[in-house]
Amino acid sequence: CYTYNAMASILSRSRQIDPLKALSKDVPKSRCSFTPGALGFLIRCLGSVGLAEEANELFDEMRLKGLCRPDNYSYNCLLEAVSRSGSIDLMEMRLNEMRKFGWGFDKYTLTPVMQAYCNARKFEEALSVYNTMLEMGWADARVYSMLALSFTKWGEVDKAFELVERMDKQSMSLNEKTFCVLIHGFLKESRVEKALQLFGKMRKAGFTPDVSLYDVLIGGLCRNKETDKALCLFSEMKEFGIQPD
RNA sequence: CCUUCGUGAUGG
Repeated sequence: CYTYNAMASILSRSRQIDPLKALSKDVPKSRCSFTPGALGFLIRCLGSVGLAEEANELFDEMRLKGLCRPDNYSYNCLLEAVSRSGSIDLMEMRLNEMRKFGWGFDKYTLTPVMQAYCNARKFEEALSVYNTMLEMGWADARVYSMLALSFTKWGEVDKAFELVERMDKQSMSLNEKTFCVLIHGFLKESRVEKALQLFGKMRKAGFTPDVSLYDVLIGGLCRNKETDKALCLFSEMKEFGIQPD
């Protein structure tokens, strides 16, 4: 039955949705049993291409037919698939079900849940998940980044920045991509000062900013008529040997 | 013990 997973893995990586759908219908009929790990893996293949509905059906069918006894990992995989599809109600149902079966939550359970609340702009719920993650000591760099990105999307640049400072205190650091996305986001909200501060942190962390960042920062400064600072950045950019475009 | 495919985020 690992044959199914080998196929599913390839199909999902090459985004062959229809064959994957067919495969997911086929698996329960085959009557071969899956370890909780193997089911989780398969569910994850489905989830990664957005087949949350079939992931859901497959999960139940496998359990009802006695072909798999899902465990905490299988549930986490299912929840990840469901949260990514954005159906909050279903996600909450599954969370309750999971608890009912005696499986505890961990950071892999809650991170996608928080993400789903963020995407649905369910502010209260997202924060409440965040707080429990804090209490449990599960709030790591990814969780902070995720929230900071959402705050930025909501126009709450100050709160996002606060989170970044909180990370500093705990000596967690953003990666290059996150810095980049956050700075772009700050500028989209025309918060040039905060963007510059973040830019400073980025360089302190040892990253070399790329052209697009200079481009967008200089643009922002010009719009603010802070041409002196803009020119300053421009010459700095050339010192780094980056070609202006 | 011949059971274990094992996980999460992001812009132009």
